[in-house]
Amino acid sequence: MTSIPSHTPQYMWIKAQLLQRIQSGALKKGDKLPSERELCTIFNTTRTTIRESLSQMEANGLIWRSDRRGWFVAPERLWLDPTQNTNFHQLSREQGREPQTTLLSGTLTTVPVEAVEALQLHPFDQIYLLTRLRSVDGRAVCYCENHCLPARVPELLSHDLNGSLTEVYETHYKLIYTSMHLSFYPTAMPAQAAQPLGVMEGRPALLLRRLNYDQYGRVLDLDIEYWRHDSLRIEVDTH
Amino acid sequence: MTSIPSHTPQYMWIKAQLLQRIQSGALKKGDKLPSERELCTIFNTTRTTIRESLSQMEANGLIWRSDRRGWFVAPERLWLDPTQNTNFHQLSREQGREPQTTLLSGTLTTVPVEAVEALQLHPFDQIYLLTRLRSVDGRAVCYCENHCLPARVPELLSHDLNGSLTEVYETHYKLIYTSMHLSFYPTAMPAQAAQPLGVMEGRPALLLRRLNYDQYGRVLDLDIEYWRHDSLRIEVDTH
DNA sequence: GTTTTCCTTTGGTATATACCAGATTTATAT
DNA sequence: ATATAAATCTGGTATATACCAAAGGAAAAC
Repeated sequence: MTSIPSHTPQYMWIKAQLLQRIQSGALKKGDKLPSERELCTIFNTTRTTIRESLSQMEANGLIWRSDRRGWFVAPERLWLDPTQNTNFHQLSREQGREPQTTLLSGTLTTVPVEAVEALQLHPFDQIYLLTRLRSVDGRAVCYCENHCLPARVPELLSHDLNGSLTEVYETHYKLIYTSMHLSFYPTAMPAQAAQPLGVMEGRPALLLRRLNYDQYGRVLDLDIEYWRHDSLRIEVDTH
Repeated sequence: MTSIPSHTPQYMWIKAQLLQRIQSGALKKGDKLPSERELCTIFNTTRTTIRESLSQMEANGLIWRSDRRGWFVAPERLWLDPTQNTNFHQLSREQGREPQTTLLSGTLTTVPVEAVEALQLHPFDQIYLLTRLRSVDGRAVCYCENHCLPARVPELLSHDLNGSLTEVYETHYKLIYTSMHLSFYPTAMPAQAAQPLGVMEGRPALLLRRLNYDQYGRVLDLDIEYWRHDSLRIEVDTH
């Protein structure tokens, strides 16, 4: 099929074909696409070309890959209004999804360089560092690193950290998330987040960095979250 | 160099090498990278591998490509606080950048389907549709589609639309952007935006959709913006 | 029935090569 | 000097092929 250059690349045409299958409902959310090699024979081309189509649809957030398992039609994005103080669990349930948080690690360590300034600490101060994995409907969507101040939340590690941190803060320390500074932009998935999310290092990702303040206006913690780039949408209402 | 599988792919190593050149300042913002073919000989590999490294660094927002001209080190992101009512020109200048807006087209047309509901119109109502291109420091970063209501801004097209719409609204119609509903997420660059931005269709992009209200709480217009994914960062402060 | 082992499938990585089209530069003609 | 044409450089697209590693399922051993 090298005859007609046709000005629109082949991978575009293939992309359009796959898109139609999704939009028509022939392929539903969660469905597995044919394997790359099957698609090669279906569209009579090579994996390089097929993978170009798939990569672009992945960038679009339409499909996602599970390493060595295949390509799947992506579910709806979760949406977040950063000006509302809803936590992950509330938010998910309100949107009819089933949230889950699992603690990957919780340690007392020296504050990472990138967090020193935000937390107003000295270079070798200690913090609680929690790494947690968040899933919606069984699919891992977010890897979080919580940098918490021992001064605010002593003995933090003795509590159950598999749920909402907000609630732990409130019930055990009488501290309430009151305001925050949030930063949000697309970047590439770093190694530590890639592993637990089952995403390849270097693929598109969303970085959400949140510096939280308590009801007294003091810095409470720094939350660095890496989201699957196809799983989150920011919605802000300034009414 | 196929000897040691080493568990970390070759493109990662190349990526790290290039990254070092950027971080050390050997390659400065705006600089052109060696051509893909040159990189092939430098790192003794093929274009497929080199392009994998480059694509990932592009996803990272570290470098960008100018079609058939080469790869360049990316400038700083512009940042935007959607809760502040600063327009593009203010915002850019405050951040020490030189903004520019050029009108690509301005017409009175039937409202696009995706805008009907938001603008509370009927399927065949007319709107002013402006398409504009925004640049910072000479680099196109954003393609906007403004869907404006003739009821609010009659004879809109008779004004100069190469600057700030905010100002046109204010000076000619006494209308002020007061609140908005904003939606923000990564997606792929659509054809109409790809062309003027000089980005390839299907590459990662940021979609920013903004429904604006005037001082009377009425819908004013719908703004759909496609940003280069490496050029914008959202910052929200809830203090 | 349960565990272990092996095979198959799947995506991940990589080489080698080729041609195209737009952008840029150089050479040429005016 | 300027305009025009040609050569060259660059990324964009595509084919063909190969091997690897992890995931999943099937077969074998217990």
